[in-house]
Amino acid sequence: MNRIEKHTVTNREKFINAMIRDILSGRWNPGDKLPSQREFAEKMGIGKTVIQSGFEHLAAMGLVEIKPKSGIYVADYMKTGNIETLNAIVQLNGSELGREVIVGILDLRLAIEGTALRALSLCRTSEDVLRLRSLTEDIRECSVDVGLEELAERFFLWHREICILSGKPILTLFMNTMHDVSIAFWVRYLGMYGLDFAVDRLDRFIDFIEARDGNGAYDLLAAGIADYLDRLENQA
Amino acid sequence: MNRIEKHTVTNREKFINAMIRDILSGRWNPGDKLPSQREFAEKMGIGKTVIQSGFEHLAAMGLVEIKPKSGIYVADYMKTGNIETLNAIVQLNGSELGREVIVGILDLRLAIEGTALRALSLCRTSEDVLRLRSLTEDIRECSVDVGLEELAERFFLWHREICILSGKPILTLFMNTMHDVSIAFWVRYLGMYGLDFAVDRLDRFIDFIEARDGNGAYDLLAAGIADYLDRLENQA
DNA sequence: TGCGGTCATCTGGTCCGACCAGTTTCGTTA
DNA sequence: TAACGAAACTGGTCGGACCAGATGACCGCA
Repeated sequence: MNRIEKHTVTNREKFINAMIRDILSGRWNPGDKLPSQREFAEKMGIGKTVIQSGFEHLAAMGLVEIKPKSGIYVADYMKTGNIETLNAIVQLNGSELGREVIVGILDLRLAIEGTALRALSLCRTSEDVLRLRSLTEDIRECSVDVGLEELAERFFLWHREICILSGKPILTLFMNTMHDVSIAFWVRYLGMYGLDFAVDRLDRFIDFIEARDGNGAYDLLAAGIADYLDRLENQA
Repeated sequence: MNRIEKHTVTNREKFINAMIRDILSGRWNPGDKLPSQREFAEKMGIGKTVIQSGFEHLAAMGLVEIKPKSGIYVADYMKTGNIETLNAIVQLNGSELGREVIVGILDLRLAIEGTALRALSLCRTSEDVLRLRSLTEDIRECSVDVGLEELAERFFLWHREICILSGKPILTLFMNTMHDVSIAFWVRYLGMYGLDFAVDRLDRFIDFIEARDGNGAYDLLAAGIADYLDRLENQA
């Protein structure tokens, strides 16, 4: 692991994590009015500012709705939530994601990365190809030294590079938005297929890009995702 | 407008907005080290906490990178930014979005909503259809009373309802993630095609869904997006 | 002259208690 | 009974105090 010796947990984090757990586990229901910031502060024996800051964070994750000067309510997060909500769910449930959630995520990934692959295949330069090959080599080399999380991060960066090189900066922004969720996915993927298989696939992507075969690259991605879902189906 | 009488602008917002402007306009460049929080605080004559809170927000938008105990640096936001970065850009540039940005956004929208349309066409109940017709009617009725922004919000909610009813909650989360960007899009769209055309299209979507014709609904969406991009091309 | 260690100074991070301005509630008054 | 208004809430803002890690200049030793 890379962040074992996590800095001492602050009161703010303690509060946030407790609230995430309580809300996602159903201790409170959407629409419920929460106790006031002052009550939370008193109960935890800390200042109100800390609670305020924590609620700001929870609101950004779409878990609560703050009505100024009135109160704070549990949000109907599956309706009003955003990608941060998904991150919170992924973080809490670890690898225990439902198939439905995974399908949704992969639909999006195919859309984002498929578009990038097609665009890059059209506009790629020889430098682009070299860059990707070099990244692939790095992954192969470092694979014995680093942990699973770090490897997942490398795979994420490899695929993000596709977006960056494709000349479609918006796709890169979306890719980054899905960072946390993607890491959870890659950890699972690497555990399921093994590193060698995964790295070989990267090479095949590069081959398609080098040959300017955008559809080939897209189909490879689509087939990979379909196979992944099949395995998930069968193992469950 | 819905929020004209905006609450008095706080120091925190003043600072954040000034920084967004300075960074996006290129006053600072990616990698530059910013003055310390204390310097900013002194210069503005306010407390350091406000600056700290503001920088936290800027970091969440992907505009700056905070290196604890060291300093705060301008991020290479087109590489490391996320959807919040895009929101900031949209907010600053208003309707002056580049074609490239719009294409990227619409690619994603087709992916998200196209998937939802197909799914809903398969699983729709008669209540779903009634619900959508009722929403459409609401838009038609309120169209004379409300401003353009409010109308754009209604169109957003209509399309979000597709995701909600489709039984794919992840799509809803993504849809919400794109809320701010979508509003900017709808304002533009309504100005370009007019309200009547836009509402009629909603009816056509419902017809396809009622007939359980997922591909038809998808094609309608794809054709609409393609036409929009054509117009954009020709007018520029 | 060059190297290594030490310590003051700088950074961001956390926290508190006071204050502000709307909202809500409830008792008083017409 | 209905309208009013004050008091008791609510979340939001703010400045100053303190913490711990990073930094870098400075001093002493080889």
